[in-house]
Amino acid sequence: MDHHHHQYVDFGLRREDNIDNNDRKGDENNNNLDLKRGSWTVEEDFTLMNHIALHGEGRWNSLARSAGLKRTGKSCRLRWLNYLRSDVRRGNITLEEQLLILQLHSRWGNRWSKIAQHLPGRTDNEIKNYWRTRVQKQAKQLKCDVNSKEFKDTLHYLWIPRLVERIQASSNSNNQVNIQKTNENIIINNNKNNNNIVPNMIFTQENYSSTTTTTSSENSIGTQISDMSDNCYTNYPLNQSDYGEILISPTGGYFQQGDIFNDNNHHQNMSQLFLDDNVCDNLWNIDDMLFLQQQLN
DNA sequence: AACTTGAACAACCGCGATCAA
DNA sequence: GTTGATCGCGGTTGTTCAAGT
Repeated sequence: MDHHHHQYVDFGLRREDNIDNNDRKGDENNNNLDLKRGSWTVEEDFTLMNHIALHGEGRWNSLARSAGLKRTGKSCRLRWLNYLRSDVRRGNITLEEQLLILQLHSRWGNRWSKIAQHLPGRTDNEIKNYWRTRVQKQAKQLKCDVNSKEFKDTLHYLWIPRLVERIQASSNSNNQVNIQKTNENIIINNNKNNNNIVPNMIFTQENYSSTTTTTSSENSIGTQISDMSDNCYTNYPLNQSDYGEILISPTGGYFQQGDIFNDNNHHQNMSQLFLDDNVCDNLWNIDDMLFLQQQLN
């Protein structure tokens, strides 16, 4: 992104000079008296937006100074990128977005910024928060580590298929999503007329194995996504009819690598989890729990 | 009606990478 | 090549607000 070589007024403020001379990271250091921290006020937001409208973004330290904001450049940058920018999309994370986050995270790990690039309007911070507050919470309730195979299996074999199913269900009820099923994949097309700006998704059978065998071929998904512009591949199966079978007896087909139900403790944990009302949030609704209960019994 | 508690979101911080003089 | 400034990422902490006690 090009930096704007605009003129800016030097107010002659001394505060950064001191720190900068003494400490290379001075501009990041905010223990100076003049600097404001914490939540941004409406006035500050206005000041920042107006200044950027007039002069562009970038060079945040001098921008902060010339705008008259008693904030670090870093703070201004963050406020702009994560909140004030017009194309920032906030609010409920849709099912499709949840699915994408889970998929991409399973492939890339905590590469929040990279993941965010594939969720238009979402910031890395928001995705990170989602992961911590929702996904990690689930792991906690399952009493297992988010990074454990146990939990990853839960994501892959229960959570994600259920998300897919809910997306399908919502498509049936309100026609917002059009799902085509073929032998090899499921294609979800979002209706562009609504507000849903989540990219389309194509689930292919072929790439499934490549993800579960860990190490990311970053290329494959990365280029696929960019090449397809509006589409992206994920690596998840497929035919809805498989899900039931998988959930009951996940030993065949795509799931050679893991069987979460082999572990009795885990089975119990899962059963308890889905009977627990607390788990009934955005991720799991009542129907989900009934469904999963059936599979578990 | 005061408190805790916790979920959700916002902001901060350190540090390595990159830029530019 | 060196050095200071800036950017961007990911981990972490802080803030807010609503629900529970």
